[in-house]
Amino acid sequence: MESADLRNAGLKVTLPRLKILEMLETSQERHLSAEDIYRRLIDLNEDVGLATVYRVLTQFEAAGLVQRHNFEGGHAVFELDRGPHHDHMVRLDTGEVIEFVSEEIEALQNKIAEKHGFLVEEHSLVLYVRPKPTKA
Amino acid sequence: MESADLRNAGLKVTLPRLKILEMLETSQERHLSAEDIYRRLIDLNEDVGLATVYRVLTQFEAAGLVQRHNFEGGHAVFELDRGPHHDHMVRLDTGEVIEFVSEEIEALQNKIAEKHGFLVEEHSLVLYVRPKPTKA
DNA sequence: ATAAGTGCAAAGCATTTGCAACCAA
DNA sequence: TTGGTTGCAAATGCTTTGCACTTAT
Repeated sequence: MESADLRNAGLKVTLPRLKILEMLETSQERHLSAEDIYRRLIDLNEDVGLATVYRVLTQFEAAGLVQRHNFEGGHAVFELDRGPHHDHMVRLDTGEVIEFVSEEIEALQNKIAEKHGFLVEEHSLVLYVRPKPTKA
Repeated sequence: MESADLRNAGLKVTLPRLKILEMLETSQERHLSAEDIYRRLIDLNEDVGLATVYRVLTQFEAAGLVQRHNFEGGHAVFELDRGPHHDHMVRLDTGEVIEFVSEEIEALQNKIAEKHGFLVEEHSLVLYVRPKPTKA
């Protein structure tokens, strides 16, 4: 029951918010743009405004419910913040987003920052990849 | 003599292009936005248009003369593509950009991509950092 | 000469904001 | 009731484009 998540975040439980949360939870693709979400809701005859989608996503981000990513290509994408941290690979041929985890990279990042006298507050790591050609 | 770089890139040697290249080469900060460059040239009484700065930077990027980075905060920044690859740390308190190199992270990225059947075409790694608090 | 390059103003796109109507608490 | 929420339209901010003029070759 996702109403609890909203209440926890100090947000009133409203139709648009529930629908957007549900969309993020049930969608096949885990990474959706505001426009993606808006279009899908419209297609489902849910009467929301694009501005509301943006506002709600921003609130969700502030509440820690979703993460915002700025991959190449102009628009931001959002994903539900389920559990453990991970980074992303973006297929240059299809646009598909693949998640991965690397403790080693994580550790190295912290080591490097510390060497410079800093602490990593957050980071963004995106690999833009192409399928490995099959041996001829 | 930077005219050669321009000619090499198949670009006519024009005043705006020379000025922009020079700006990137001589500026203290190595990471400048289009607006930054535009403002500085205007202050130097160089009569360029902002649109030209954008066009030139895009051409420079295509020619491999500069790299474009999309750090958080709306606008892109550009830096001269001098030699070896490096990644970036952005200070959250001052906005300062610090460069660093990590062969290990580089290697791990490739290893991970390969494990998934991909090759890394390019990547973006940005650490958002704060000064490490001094021991009390 | 002539194709590329320029400045300006207008257009474009993703995202944000003002505001009157609306609704959860 | 009443302060948070919404949808719409208008505004924003960065970047791109159309076009007539200029310039490098």
